[in-house]
Amino acid sequence: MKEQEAIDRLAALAQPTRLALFRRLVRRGAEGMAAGAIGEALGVPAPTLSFHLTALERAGLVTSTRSGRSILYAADYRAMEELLGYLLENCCADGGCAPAAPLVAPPRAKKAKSVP
Amino acid sequence: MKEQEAIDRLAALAQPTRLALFRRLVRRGAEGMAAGAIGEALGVPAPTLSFHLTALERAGLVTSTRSGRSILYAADYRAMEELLGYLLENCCADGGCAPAAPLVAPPRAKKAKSVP
DNA sequence: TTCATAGTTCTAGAATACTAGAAATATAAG
DNA sequence: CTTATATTTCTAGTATTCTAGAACTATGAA
Repeated sequence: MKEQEAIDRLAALAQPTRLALFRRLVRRGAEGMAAGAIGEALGVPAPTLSFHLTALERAGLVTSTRSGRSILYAADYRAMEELLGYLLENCCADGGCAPAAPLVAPPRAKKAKSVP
Repeated sequence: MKEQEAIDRLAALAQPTRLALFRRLVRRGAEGMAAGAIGEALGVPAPTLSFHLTALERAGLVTSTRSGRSILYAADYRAMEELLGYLLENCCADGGCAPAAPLVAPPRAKKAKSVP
């Protein structure tokens, strides 16, 4: 992972609205959630919401897919893992702690349940 | 961990100079590194360096201890673990992935070698 | 079509953060 | 005490980000 990419992701998460958005999506799992539903749940006006969702997407932390009139957003776990790995790279190169390989298991899809 | 604390830490890391600083200290381990040495290694002017080290310390990501004329800075792994845990809290509450308890082992001190 | 719904883009004002020179402070050495 | 070194605080100019109203676009229903 390149430094700029890591900074983009950290900056994306370093903002109250976006952090809440992301965590909400993390909880939701692979199914994702419509923009409107997120905005309603968090009490964020539509333009502000769109601004932040776009930021998260540009940073690669969430993905979006249109479903009818709605747009479903979902957290991208892979991106998160990459970021965590980058942050702890060469951790204690002096010999302290182990590299702790795959920090987090990726979400196992629940029996390939298609989301229309 | 409180939301504001997480945001402070993410914001602290979401900046090129500070991210480089932190990663350098992560590599250094518990020994830490004098401010001047870091600044020289990264080519950052002293006032700028101080500004960023202070930001990292306020965020709880690094600790500082004076040693003679120098001030030694060191990464705080505990803080990092807390942050990672917060980011993935309730990961896939729908039932996907496991909580992945202690994401990273804390750095084992190398035989209690005191750093004056 | 025409209407309603779901989201996005445009916009500009308010707030916050970054940089680095100059000056100040603490420690140590002579 | 005087000087040198290590780092911090003060400062101001520049740049970036956040917010939300108004206007716009896309999809689906009647």
